[in-house]
Amino acid sequence: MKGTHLGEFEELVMLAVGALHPEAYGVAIKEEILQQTQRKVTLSTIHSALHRLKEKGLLDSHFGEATNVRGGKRKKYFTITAFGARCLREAREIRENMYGTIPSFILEQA
Amino acid sequence: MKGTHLGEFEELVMLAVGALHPEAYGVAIKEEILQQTQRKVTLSTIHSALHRLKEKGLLDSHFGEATNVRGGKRKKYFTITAFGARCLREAREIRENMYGTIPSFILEQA
DNA sequence: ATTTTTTTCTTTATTTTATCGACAAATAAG
DNA sequence: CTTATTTGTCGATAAAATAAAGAAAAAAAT
Repeated sequence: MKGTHLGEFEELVMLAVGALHPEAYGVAIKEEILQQTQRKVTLSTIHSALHRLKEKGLLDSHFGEATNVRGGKRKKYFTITAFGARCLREAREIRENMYGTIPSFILEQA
Repeated sequence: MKGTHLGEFEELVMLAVGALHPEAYGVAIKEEILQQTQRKVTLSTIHSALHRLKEKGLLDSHFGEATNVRGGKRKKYFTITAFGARCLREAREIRENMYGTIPSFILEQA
């Protein structure tokens, strides 16, 4: 791990984790992303991103208790760390800043 | 056409191209990204992204005339296509939407 | 109690992005 | 004509994105 910049999909996962707080786990994140972006990604896609983000220190995780629904395996919940929040804010600000410098007639092409 | 979603760096390049319009070429884009993000990437990094973006139909390019400065090799200028603009707008909107659904105390962690 | 089904997480592999280093082309300066 | 300078292209490697298959756990069915 060298670059501290979030990938496109990584950011999406971070956002879903934030939106679902404090109940963010694999399946729920997948649904959230589907709802918000219409993208149907597989669970393993989500999980590998979650794993990377945790290694980078942007996310934290802890296991929950097993629920009593069929197949109620214990869930792994994820939360955004302080460092993760900082990274998100920064990425957003820099980008929004750049959006601001683009002449509007360019962005508003058909 | 497979993934129609911009990578993290690809979006940055798109933004730089938009900001520099209509004088966006390799070296200028590199400088712009450095200025805006403090990231020092190499020219070839920029160029390979530009190449991908053109293949995807998000950018267009044309060669300019040689200038009369030392080493004034002809520049390859890039512009955002209508499709590219649409992709940018969409990516931005979806993401900003998600930012909006995150409880503020999470994003505002130290 | 054993098997089946459901839900979830893990491991392995493949494709796409990100990134760099070295090289080639063009041209003004000397 | 030779050199310094600006810009682009090629080829290689690392990291991220994604899919496919596997393994674990727990309730339900048998």
